[in-house]
Amino acid sequence: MPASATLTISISSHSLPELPEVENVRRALQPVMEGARFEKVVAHRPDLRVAFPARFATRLTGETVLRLRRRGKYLVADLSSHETLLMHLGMSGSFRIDFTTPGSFHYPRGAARAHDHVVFHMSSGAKITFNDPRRFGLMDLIATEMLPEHRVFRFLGPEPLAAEFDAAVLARVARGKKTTLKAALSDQRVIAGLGNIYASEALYHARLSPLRRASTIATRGGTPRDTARRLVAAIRKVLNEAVERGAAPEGGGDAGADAAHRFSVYDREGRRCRRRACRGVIRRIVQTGRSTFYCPVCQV
DNA sequence: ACACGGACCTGAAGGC
DNA sequence: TGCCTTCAGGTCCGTG
Repeated sequence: MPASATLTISISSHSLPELPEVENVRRALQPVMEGARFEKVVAHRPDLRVAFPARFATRLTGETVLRLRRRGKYLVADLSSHETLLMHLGMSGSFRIDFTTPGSFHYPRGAARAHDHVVFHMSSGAKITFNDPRRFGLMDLIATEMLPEHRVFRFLGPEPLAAEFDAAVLARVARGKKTTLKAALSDQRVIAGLGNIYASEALYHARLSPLRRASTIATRGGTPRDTARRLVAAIRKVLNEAVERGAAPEGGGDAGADAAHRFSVYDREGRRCRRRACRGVIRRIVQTGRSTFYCPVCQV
């Protein structure tokens, strides 16, 4: 194919970017970023939620991505310069990858679109474009060794898909919390990566009411309660299934399958609870300014 | 770091 | 048809 031919792949989820969506973005970017060098960086609009750091493009150019990781909802690219590129998708962030033939002297073309804020031209031949209409996203550069102390990571809760995350860990972070279970689950300081959607979903699968005080799942006499175990299993289940669903090849023409089909409770107000023999109807309430969906019959 | 509510931002959706 | 309002939510920040 001609050197200017390009193939565009959009990496955007149909739901908001919580842990599973960010993980799938990471998996898509990993092959074209890891081991590749930034040949050219263009920041069209550096006023995202947090303004870009000084000399952003210059500091990136020429550096190699050693590793592309994820922590909570953050993408973390460790660079050969001992700096780390931190990326957050906010609510509406997405990436596009334009490929061209390896060794081409031309950058992939791929037309610019509204709300394209950052473009990475990688030595892998990929042109990676960050698009974010709402501009709640973030890009930052931090000295790698300072990362754990960075304001973003310093108080970030445990990784829910890590092996170490168990009922004891959950009980510990929930201990003494006077707030509701729903508010606690979507608090990044309690657990990293759960957002409004998967917090509702996890509580449904754990059969726990979003209105419960968070501290009620904590330990009693040093033994994690059954509720903590159930909640850990439910969190793992909803996150893992969403990661797998997102990794599945799209197509079939139903890419826009609505939330009512993908979720158990989220955006299903007024519809029947899916649990067998449960006659409940999904209810929507507002907690800390955000929608919560739950079954008032089987979540107690 | 104790908890909550408002602000930020834009596109989609609903009302009249 | 078209204009206007409302809603969505991740995170930060100010306030109680």
